[in-house]
Amino acid sequence: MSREIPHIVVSRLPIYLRALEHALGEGLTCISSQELSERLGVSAAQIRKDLSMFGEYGKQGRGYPVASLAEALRRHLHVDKVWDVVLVGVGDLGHALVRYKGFAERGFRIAMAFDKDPAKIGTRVGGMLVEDSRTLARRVQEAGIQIGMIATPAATAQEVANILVFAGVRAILNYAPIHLTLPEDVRVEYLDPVIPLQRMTYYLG
Amino acid sequence: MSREIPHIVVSRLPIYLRALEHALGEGLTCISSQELSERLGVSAAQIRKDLSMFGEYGKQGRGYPVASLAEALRRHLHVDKVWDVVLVGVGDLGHALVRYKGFAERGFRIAMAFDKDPAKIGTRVGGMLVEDSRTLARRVQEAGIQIGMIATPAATAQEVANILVFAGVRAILNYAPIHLTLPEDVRVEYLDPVIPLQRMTYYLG
DNA sequence: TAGATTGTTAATCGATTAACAATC
DNA sequence: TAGATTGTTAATCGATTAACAATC
Repeated sequence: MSREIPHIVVSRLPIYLRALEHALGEGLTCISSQELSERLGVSAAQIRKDLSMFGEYGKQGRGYPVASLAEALRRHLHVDKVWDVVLVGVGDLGHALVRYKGFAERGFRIAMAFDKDPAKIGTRVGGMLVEDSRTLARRVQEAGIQIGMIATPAATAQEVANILVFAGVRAILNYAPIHLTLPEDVRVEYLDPVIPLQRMTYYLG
Repeated sequence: MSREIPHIVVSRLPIYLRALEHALGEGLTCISSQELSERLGVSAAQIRKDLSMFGEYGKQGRGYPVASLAEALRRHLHVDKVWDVVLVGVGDLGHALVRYKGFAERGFRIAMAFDKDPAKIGTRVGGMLVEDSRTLARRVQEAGIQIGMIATPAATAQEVANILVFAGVRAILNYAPIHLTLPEDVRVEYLDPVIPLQRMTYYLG
């Protein structure tokens, strides 16, 4: 119930929220830390400790009210509103991202998409106009967009990231298989699919 | 230099490997823990400590030989061979995954793809035949495939995972936005893109 | 050789767990 | 009320960092 929550705690909140939303879909009104624990593989003690950093949401003997806890988590995560996102790179992956329904359902709207390939610029992907990368900085700045998704090849990802940050973006989801070096007040998350695969093959004979 | 490496150390190896492969592409033959640290945002001490758990690869005064360290990491991660992977779910995301070049380049081959939509079964995606989900267990078992990628909607992901495990799969990369409950000797990694976005919005006003 | 960087130890730091009084 | 479960404390556990002798 204080400020400066450790990042590792913050990083678990979206997992809790997702589980709560599923529970809500099943019609549950109350859920214990024990039940949540079984559903997501985090210990009950840890769940209680994490949640207690944000307030006293539980009721002894009953557990946590699903709907209002989900609401509270959405508020803490700032996903109680819709965020506009800019997508850079409209290859196969970019296509899939534009079409992915899960973003809109959970608070994110791809508002603009950019590519530098003249063959793609001006075309439409799932109703979305593909714009010229050369106008990226200006357009993002004017729209005040704070979140970027990079789905370009690795070779151009750092350059794109620099432009996004210059344009005011403060959080980047990077699908390119490369580490980005950016000012420390810019958040970056990585989604190179090969990394988790290699993390698993370590354990396979 | 002993057995039982902590998972947190294992989880960093693919990151090191990726950085080494980039360095190799730049023609570097030797790289210090300091230089690696700057390239990937892990402290130099940590890099040295992690690597020392696998052997003495460095040379005092010079650093680590890029090519042979990369080779050693590939060996430890078991990616010095090509792994066959089965994909379940050939929607937009599945399409993108089939076409993604990065898998083959880094040791993974999507060998089979399945869907349960009759309209998709029998069609080809990027040269790959989409097979009927009902034959999933048999086909995977016969081929001896050990790695699965789930790109189905959340509602069917657990069921698909159960079938994969039954068929002998021991590692699952799950794109569906749901936690999978599986035997503890099965490795699971999650790639729900909304989770990292929500981890970042916490820090945005 | 002189300078640089490793591998490793000990110290620090932080995260997780176990346990239980409080209380719904 | 009786049973269940929270919020929190203290103890444990594990990971990171700082520092430096060894050595290329």
